[in-house]
Amino acid sequence: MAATLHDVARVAGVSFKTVSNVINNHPHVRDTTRAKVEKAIAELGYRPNLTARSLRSGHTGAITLALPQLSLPYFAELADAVIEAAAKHGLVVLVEQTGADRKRELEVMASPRLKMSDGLIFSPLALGQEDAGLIKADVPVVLLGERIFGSSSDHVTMQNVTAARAATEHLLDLGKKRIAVVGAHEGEVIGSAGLRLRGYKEALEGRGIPYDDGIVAYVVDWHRSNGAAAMHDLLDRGASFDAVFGLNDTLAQGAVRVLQEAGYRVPDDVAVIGFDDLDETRYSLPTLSTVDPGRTEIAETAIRMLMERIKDPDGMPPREVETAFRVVPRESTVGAGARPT
Amino acid sequence: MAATLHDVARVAGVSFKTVSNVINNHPHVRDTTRAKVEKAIAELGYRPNLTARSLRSGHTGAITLALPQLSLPYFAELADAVIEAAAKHGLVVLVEQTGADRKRELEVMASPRLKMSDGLIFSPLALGQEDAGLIKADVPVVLLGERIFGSSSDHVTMQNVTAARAATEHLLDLGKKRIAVVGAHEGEVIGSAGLRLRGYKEALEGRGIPYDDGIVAYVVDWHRSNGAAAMHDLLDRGASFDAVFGLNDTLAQGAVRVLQEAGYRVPDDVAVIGFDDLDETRYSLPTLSTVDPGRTEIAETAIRMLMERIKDPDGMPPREVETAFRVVPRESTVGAGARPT
DNA sequence: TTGAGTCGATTCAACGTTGTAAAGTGGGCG
DNA sequence: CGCCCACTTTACAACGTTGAATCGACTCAA
Repeated sequence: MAATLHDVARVAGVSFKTVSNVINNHPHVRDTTRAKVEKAIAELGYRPNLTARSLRSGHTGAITLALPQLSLPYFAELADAVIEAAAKHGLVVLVEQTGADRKRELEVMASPRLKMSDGLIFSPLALGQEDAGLIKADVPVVLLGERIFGSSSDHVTMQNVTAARAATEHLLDLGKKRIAVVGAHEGEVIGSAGLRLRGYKEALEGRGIPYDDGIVAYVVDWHRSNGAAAMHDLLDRGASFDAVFGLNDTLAQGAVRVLQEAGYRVPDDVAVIGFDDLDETRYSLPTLSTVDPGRTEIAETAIRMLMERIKDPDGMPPREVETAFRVVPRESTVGAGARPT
Repeated sequence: MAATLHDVARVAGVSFKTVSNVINNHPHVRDTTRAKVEKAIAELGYRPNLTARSLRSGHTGAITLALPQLSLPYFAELADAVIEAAAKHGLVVLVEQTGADRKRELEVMASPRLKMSDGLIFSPLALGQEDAGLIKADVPVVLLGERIFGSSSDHVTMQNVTAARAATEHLLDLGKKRIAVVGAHEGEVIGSAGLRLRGYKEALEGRGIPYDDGIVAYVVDWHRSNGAAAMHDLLDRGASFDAVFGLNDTLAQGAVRVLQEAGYRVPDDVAVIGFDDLDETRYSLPTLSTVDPGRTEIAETAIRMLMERIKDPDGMPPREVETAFRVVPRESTVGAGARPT
């Protein structure tokens, strides 16, 4: 149906290669010829066939973004940032959901579909450090997140430890002494939970405050309901604390809800800070203090690294980039007088 | 670099077409030959080149999903549903963000990139009824949403009027008499705001309650901050009401926040219902009553219609489907005793 | 024994594009 | 006046795959 170079050529009365030259604005085309061809293109509504172009050129102009699930706000905002960053470079984004399922995460890298794109930005949630050797695909990969370090791929990650330390110090600076943690993962060392907990411990240590496992609540998943359950758990066992560090915003929001239900005022009785700077934290009641982990920078860095890798796959050893973070104080720690951020 | 049919053929000692036959499990291949070929495939780690296959076959196995922005929770959840529905049929999804910008919405349909996919699922937010004639692309289109009716494309939409009427009736059934509306759009007739407001009016009419524009708050955008501002506005002008219909969940959440700040108890003083059944409505304080507009059904129907259209573009006249909805009563209308839904 | 028919494998062309090489135009200069 | 070179256009091959057509060998029935 669609017009091809040949159709345009026939109408313009030139060879199809001349039409191709016009489209790729090849230098040596006479103006009159160019005009003729352009007229024919307009007349037929010709569109280049990108599939054919891809076959010929060996690249597609698309990248794949694999993440657990878009209905998790963190990943939705990450995808937003990645798509915008990609669009700036004329790249289009194919989104795959893994559902945080180990099998599907491995499939994403193995699937021939991946070759419909030039590279993969991969945010795993089921794979862990022991799988570092499995991070490999037919196309260049940029790894996101904090589950796997030292793979043979480029890697963009936030400064979990330092940022968590800063979040904790923010609470300490407000005079809080007993800071509960919501969302730790049993026995985890790396991974968001493990690293952020380490940052928390470092902050305490820096101020000479002993670590108390009695005010650390463990969860399995990082949904709001888990944050709520964890806070219920803390309250039920009579833990005493004057602040809460939610290891992500969703957990923190669940915790805030339970605190409010239980009659505590946030931040006067208990200050709460989260982590991720989700859009919605700006609108909750109270607005939630949090850490902006540099999402835009993560997306832009990942795209830039991926493009470099696509151009020159083995041009350099695997790189590891940490993005800048920023503590965002809002009402849940500094109260209603805070200037909105 | 990557192995091709020819490479496999050379290793297996057969013609490249035989390899192709094995891969497409063509009936007439001797078992011993098949085995030889499969061994060679495994040995070389051969992966079919999908780009070449697409060029030859004329279809790509991908579809495009164009929506305003993934950081808006409604669209993130819609994208999640569409990607899952597509995956069930082996389709992969390319996500384009339009930023609700008229120019970009038109570009999506005109872009040659669109041909990297077999069809488009399009959820416009800037285009309106007057643009119905512009809904046209090089590939089949399924339109989502309530901004444009009667275009020449298939269309999946929720039952805005009926569902909004049901939401309003839910409030009326609880004995509420003065139901404020948050999020109306000035002068809008179709579009989510216009249709839902119509449903609201129909519900009032059905019960013989006069419509009072004094308790209808108009907004420009549907963000949480607009819901908050609208509620401030209502309170400031001394409007009296015992319930609120937020025309979507985000607005409703903003309104709830302001009501709580102002000292009203939800639902005892003011009951609030939203619209969309966002995941997060299950976790807010109080949990938010809402309307589930049938998101999964929307996604699955859109995929099914698109696949039918791809197979047979002109096989039938444009279709219009409305999905089933469901009022979801939660704490913000029926109180804490409510069974969670 | 031969012709028809089936099975198994191969050859060839085509999808629509771009890179390479070559061919066809001029014009300027010796 | 002819030759060289720069400019412009063209012919051809190739990217990796699949469908159509073909071909050889073998089986089975007449």
